[in-house]
Formats: sequence, C-alpha cells, structure tokens
Amino acid sequence: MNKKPKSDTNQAVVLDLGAVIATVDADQPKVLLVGADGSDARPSLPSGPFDPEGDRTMEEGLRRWVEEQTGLTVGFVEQLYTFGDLFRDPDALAGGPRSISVGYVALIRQSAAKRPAKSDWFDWYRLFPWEDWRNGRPAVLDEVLKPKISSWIDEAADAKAKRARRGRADVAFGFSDAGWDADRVLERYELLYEAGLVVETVIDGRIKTRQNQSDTLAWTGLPLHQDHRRILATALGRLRGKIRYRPVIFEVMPIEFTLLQLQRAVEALAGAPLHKQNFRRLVAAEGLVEPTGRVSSETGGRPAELFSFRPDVVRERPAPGVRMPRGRRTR
Amino acid sequence: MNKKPKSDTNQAVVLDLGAVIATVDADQPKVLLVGADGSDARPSLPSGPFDPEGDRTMEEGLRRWVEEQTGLTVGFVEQLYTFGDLFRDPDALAGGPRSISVGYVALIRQSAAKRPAKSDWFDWYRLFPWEDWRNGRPAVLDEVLKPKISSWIDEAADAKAKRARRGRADVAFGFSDAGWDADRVLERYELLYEAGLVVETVIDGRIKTRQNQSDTLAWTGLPLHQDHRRILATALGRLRGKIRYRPVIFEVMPIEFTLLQLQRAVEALAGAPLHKQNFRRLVAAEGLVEPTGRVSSETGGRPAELFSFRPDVVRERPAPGVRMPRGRRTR
DNA sequence: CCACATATGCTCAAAATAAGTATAAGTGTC
DNA sequence: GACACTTATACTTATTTTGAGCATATGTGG
Repeated sequence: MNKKPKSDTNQAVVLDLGAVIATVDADQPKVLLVGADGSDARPSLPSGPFDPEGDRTMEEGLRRWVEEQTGLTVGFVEQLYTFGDLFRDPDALAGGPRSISVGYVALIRQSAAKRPAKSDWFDWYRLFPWEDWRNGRPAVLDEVLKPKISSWIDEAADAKAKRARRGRADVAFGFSDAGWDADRVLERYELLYEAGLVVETVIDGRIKTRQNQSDTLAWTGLPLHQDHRRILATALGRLRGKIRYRPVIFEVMPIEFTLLQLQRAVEALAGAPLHKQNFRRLVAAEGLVEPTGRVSSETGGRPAELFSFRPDVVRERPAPGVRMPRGRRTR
Repeated sequence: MNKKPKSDTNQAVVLDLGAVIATVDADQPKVLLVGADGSDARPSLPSGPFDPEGDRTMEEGLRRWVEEQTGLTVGFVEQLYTFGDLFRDPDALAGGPRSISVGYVALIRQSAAKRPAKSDWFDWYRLFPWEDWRNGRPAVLDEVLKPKISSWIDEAADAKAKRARRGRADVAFGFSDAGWDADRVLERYELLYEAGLVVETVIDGRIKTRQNQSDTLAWTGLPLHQDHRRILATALGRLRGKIRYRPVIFEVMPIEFTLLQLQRAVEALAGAPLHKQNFRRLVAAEGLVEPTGRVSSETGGRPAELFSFRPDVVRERPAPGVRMPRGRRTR
C-alpha cells in the first residue's frame, strides 16, 4: 500500500467477482447455481468480471453483472472472502494467468427470486447433507462419515499426526464433548476434502479413488466446479454466525410473515430445530418485529398473526439478531 | 468463476497484500506503521506485492514479504477484507492501473515484536481516540464529536435525510438508548469521514475546511495514508468481535502471564474496563488457561500465579473466547 | 509491626434461558 | 354442531449465567 509493487509481478492476475446468491423458499435454504443442465460438467457459482474502468466499487460491479446475467436485483450484499489459492485454479497451474476471486454473499427474498436462465435454485443441503440437523442428527454422520474419518485418522503417518487429525475432527464434527458447532461449516468441508471424502478431492487428483470409496462419495453431497463448494461452505458458516447478531434473516423473508415462517427460515439456515415458544419470546424481547394487525389463515390451524420487520431496532440494540437456544449445556 | 472474463477488462488491476500487524505491549494496543519519520507524509500500513508465480496462497505471500521487509515472523494471520473502491486510489483516478488491496490482520506477541527498520509501533488509540473507554467515556466524544455530529445532522438537505443521519449516528455512537457497541469501529470512522471530521476527508478533497474545523481535526486522531485508517478501523472492529469467541488474545500474550496481564490485554483491544473478579471467573470457567505452578512477583502486591494458554480448549468449547461483561442492561 | 498493594475466593441478587404446561382459535370430518 | 386435529400464543418454573461487591490471602516497603 505504501509503495506500488513492480507492475510486471502483477500483470498475470485476473480478478473476478463471485456470488453466493441465497434465499429461503418454502422453508428450504436455496442457492443459485449455473450450468446444472444435465451435462457432465459440475454446476458452479455465478460470477462475473470486475471492470476496473467502469465499476467504482466491487460491490457495485457485482450488482451490475448479477442484474445483467440473471435479471435479479439483490438486496443485502456482503463481501465474504477473497480466494486466491493456486491449487483452486487449473488454468494457472497450466501456465495461464492467476485467477483471484472476490466472493460475496447476497440475500434475496423468495418473492423476488425468479428462476434466471441457465440457473437453478439448489437446496443448500444437497451440497452439505451433514449440515442439516433440523430432523435430528443426520444419519450420514454416523453411518458414513464417522467411520471414514476414523480410518483417515488411523492412516496418519505417526502418533503425533494422528493426534492432530483426531483433534481437528473432534473440533469440527463435535465428536468429543464439545458438541456440534453449527458455524464450523468450512472446517468440516475442508476436513472431508483432505480426507478424500468428497468428490472434489478425487477430481483434483489429490488422492486416488479407493475400494469402497465411491459409494461414500455418493453420500457426501453434490460436487461443484473447482473450489465452489468450499466457497459455499464459507458462506454458510458466515451466514449462520451472522443471523445471531444482525437482522439479516429479514432479507430473505417476505414483507409480512408469521412467526413460524420466520422460525422456519432461521432453522433452514441454522440447520437446527428451535424451541417454538422460546423463539417467539426472544424475537419479541429483541423487538425485531411488529404486528401488522393482519392474520394469515394458510396455516391449517389457528390463524397466525402477521408481523413485519422493524428496521429501527438496530438503533436500540447493540446486536439485533435472532438468538438461538443451543440446548442446556452442563458444565 | 464459471467463465473467464475478457482479459483486457482486467489487465489494469494491481493486487497487493496489506497487513495490520498488531500486538499488545505494556497493556497498550499497538499497530505497526511505516514512514512516520517526521516528514510531512502520513504514515501508512505496511504492504507488499502478491507474486502470482511464486506465492501459492496469498497468506503465504503475506508472510513472505512481512518477513523480508520487517524481519518479523507473524503467528496468527487472518484475511480481513478486500479493498477496491475507486476513490481510495488517487493513482487510478489519474488514469493509472486500478489498485486492489487484500487486507490481513496479523497478531504477534510483544516479546517477538522488535522494532523493524523504518517502522514504528503506534498506540492504536492515537488513531481512534474515541474508541478508548478504559478510563471512562472519552472526553472527546461529548466535547468535540457529539456537537459536530449534531451540526452534520442538521445540515442534511431535508427531513428525511436528517432522520437517516440521526439514525446512523445513534447506532454508531450509541447516542440513543442502545448504548455504545464497541464492535462498530468502522461505522463510527465512516460517519466521521463523511461528516468531514477527520483529516482524510479534507485531504481527499471531499469537503473544504470550515471555520473552526481545524481544531476539531486536531482532536480526531492521527491521519494515515489513503484509506489506511479505514482499514485499521475494520481490523479493530473485527478483532474486538473475535476475541469473544476465538482465543485470539493469546496470540499477543507471552507464553506465561498473570490473569491481570491477560485482562489488561483484552481491555486494551476491547477498549473497555472489565470487572476483575468476574473476568477471572469467566476465564476459569471457560477452561482457557491452566496454572503453570510458577508465580510472578513483579506486581507490587501479592504475587500472581502464572498461567499459560491451554490450546486444547478449542476441542471442548463451541466458542472459546474471552467473555466480556457489557454492563447490566435494563430492558 | 504497620500501611499498602495486588491476588484470589466467595456470596448474593438480578437477569436470561430452556423447557414445559395450559389455553386459544382456527380447519376439516362426520 | 360435536369432534378430532392443527397451529398459535400466553404463562410457569427451574436452572444457569451474569454483575457487583465483600472478605480474605499474601506479598511489598517502611
């Protein structure tokens, strides 16, 4: 920053802007992927170029190409991470220019989320089956992942490496007494990648497919282009953390919603079930919503009161977000 | 990501890696700045080039040039944000290549933090005087900032804009009932920038210096090169948030420390005083540290027991960090 | 021995939280 | 229209966490 690097060092850098465009539709978390047209190519995240002459800010550039490419006008946009690892980038390995991708998360309300050309809304948990605890602990964890991870730990070169692997697995998957931490999506994905338990590892040529491995891979979610599933893992972890202290959940809600709809949306992203009575008590206490006076009769039972987001909460609360019970921990 | 942008769109991008290198020394938070040699140039954050051919990852590139330039070996490194706004960049405005800077925060223990050539450790709060509440509410807030911000609110074009400004100020500075939120460092700096209350605004030519404005500027902290103070604000906010749920504080501590030293370090970054007895109770309950059996007699009173960080906490706790009392809120 | 400093252990009341029970108000079925 | 069923919402209770302070411990320098 204080002095410009020599320009020839940097000429071979190509910068693009990637977007994780997410919503919640019918209580399911969705993400926009392109190129899932049945061909053998893996789907990928939408991305577009950054125009250094036209775009005053990168966020502006992102909004521009998202609108151009998909017709969607995204509301909430937040920069996620800048990805530049060499191994993510087969072209650069082959001598091409180095590709750097600035990743963003964008949230959009379901109502505004049409189906853009060549794109599709994918259920987020098709990519991360082990992340969805809404109906209890996912079976894939104990039936597939846990034993495979154990093997991976045992395959470590020496006792020290074994301890390190076990430690990582304990933290990421809560195998020891820490319990499952919903935010550690990226740690989990990276461990599975290194352990060769997701398709990407094999495709990247990091390990060979082993006997009996291919049926494991069938259980570990849909593979994406390059490192895009890793980017999605980053985004999901970030969003899960964020809904707790910023009212981002309302970015995916319709203008009016019932408290149960709100709860389902939070559960969809958090990947965990919430205690209904406490949820509404916390939401009420936080002052995040206000009743509109209308009711929704589409629930099948007693009609629910409709609420809307109260934007001025942020003026009153240091960390306005949806607080989520984590279950009583015995210390 | 799915298709390469046309290369001519991107050729004019220069990528560098900027570092906020921070430590805590003698209970004071410090940050490494270069070029504060008494000349009229404003100090700046250290930064270095990214070498697309040599650096496999950006983090690796960062560690490389930090070591080359300063001789420091940084421990904890985390990517912060990628800065690419056009207005940050006078060269690009003048038709030069667009400069994109990937910012990192690096933490280093005081013991390892020598004074590198051409660099200096600056007290962080010299740049953000309003952020240091360790000795109570900073006087500059009520005596200088609050009235000036009020004027800025009143200068808004119409009632709607006025409300918007007031809302922002309330949130950022806790003027309404929300109270001060230590994490909102960036929001505060950006508001001051827009209100013309920091030197950078004037230098950037966004507003003219007004009558009686220059003495205000003398109270609003040391200006840095380009948008570097903005980057520092991002870093401070991020760190303040992070110490609560990740044990990053130990990255700046010596291997052995007393609980009061630990508390002072947390206070230094958090910018707030903590209740001593409760602090040690929380730290003990979190299991973050273990006694070494030795004591330190340098305290002037009863010798304090020495503790060391227990790295395996992360295996046991979902969010191991230093919990900080925020003062009893009455809802 | 004293005054003084910091360290550390402990109590207590207030607030927040998890979990559950009870009741309200609709729907569709017969 | 009685009834089973569904969802909504109010309220109760036990427990945990937190904020704040007091009391005691163990060193220093005079």
